[in-house]
Amino acid sequence: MVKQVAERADLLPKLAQLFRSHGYEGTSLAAIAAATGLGKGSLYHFFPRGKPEMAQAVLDETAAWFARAVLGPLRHPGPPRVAIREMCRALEAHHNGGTQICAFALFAADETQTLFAAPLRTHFQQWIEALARVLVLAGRGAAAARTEAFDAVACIQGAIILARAAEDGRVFAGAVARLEARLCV
Amino acid sequence: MVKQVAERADLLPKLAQLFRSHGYEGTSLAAIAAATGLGKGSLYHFFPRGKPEMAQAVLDETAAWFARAVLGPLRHPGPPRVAIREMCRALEAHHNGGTQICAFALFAADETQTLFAAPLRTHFQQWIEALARVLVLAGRGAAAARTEAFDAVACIQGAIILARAAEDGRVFAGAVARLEARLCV
DNA sequence: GTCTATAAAGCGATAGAC
DNA sequence: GTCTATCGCTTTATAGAC
Repeated sequence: MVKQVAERADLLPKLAQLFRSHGYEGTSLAAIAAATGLGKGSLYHFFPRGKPEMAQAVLDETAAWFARAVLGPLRHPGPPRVAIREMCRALEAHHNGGTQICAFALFAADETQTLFAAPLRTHFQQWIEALARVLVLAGRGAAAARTEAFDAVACIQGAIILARAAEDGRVFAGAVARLEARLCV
Repeated sequence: MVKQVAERADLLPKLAQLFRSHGYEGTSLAAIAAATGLGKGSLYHFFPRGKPEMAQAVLDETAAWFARAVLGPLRHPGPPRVAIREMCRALEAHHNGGTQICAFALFAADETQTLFAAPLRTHFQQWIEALARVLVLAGRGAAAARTEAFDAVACIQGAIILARAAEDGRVFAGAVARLEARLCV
């Protein structure tokens, strides 16, 4: 067997894929070892506190990507429709055409929420607030912008659930397209 | 210790509560035994095929309740706004003010989906179709009714995720109220 | 119908060689 | 930095007494 030298950052995509597919409880260290090609000892070298630290690292990485790909455009001065379009394109990419939920939503869905309460709250709060600000720029009143932003984020999260239940990613694409049209009015 | 004589039906509420809180993988037989007060042997008496059968029974029970409380009103001839109101009240009750997701949505979110693909697909498909028919009665065109029904169900599912992430059930109540107003136009 | 005891496998985590 | 081996515990599931 070839001895591989890995970096912590290299492991994150595979960790994210596992946690997003099987959830926190459903992802075992054996599965992580198999997917990464590393032994458990190596995994504990990179993540001394074990599975909770691995999941936290996935959330951190996802949050960093999200700040770059979604929050950045939403906060950048410019036409609202451009910001909204960038958000929608980033979401389509991140959710693989509606087949894959994101770790934040999956962890929020069950009691895993209690383990990562603070980052979960922050993630969705920042998203809704940033989108609401864009909607204000697009002409909405403050209160209407807040509720419309909430409903938009909710609709995205729910569309992933529905696309997965239907085993048909096209319904997610349709939902994103309608959302983009609705927000850009 | 008192020897209790249980019925399978008595176990379902507690099973549902456990699966809805911890997910399929996160719910252990030990936790089920503790919550029901039964030994593992008794559990296998009621569910000879073990945990998968328990989860299936929860889905069956939930589907039966849903047919009664949501699909029934939606399919019953009568004013659309009444059907929609009954749906919304039933959802508020079932989701405990947005604090608890339903088993169908939770199982669809991760790879548990592969174990229960057929009932998950059927559940959301029936819901969307029944709601779309009501929206047609309320005056929408067929295509618009279909997409509006999809978005409504998605918004509900997503609102539960967001309410759990925010640890604030009021945002779910608000989402349901807006949904009801939107659908009743 | 319920229980206890237990099997066999898997779990997260650790130790220590290289 | 990676590995193998292993610990202690939990898991699902079964056996068999009552």
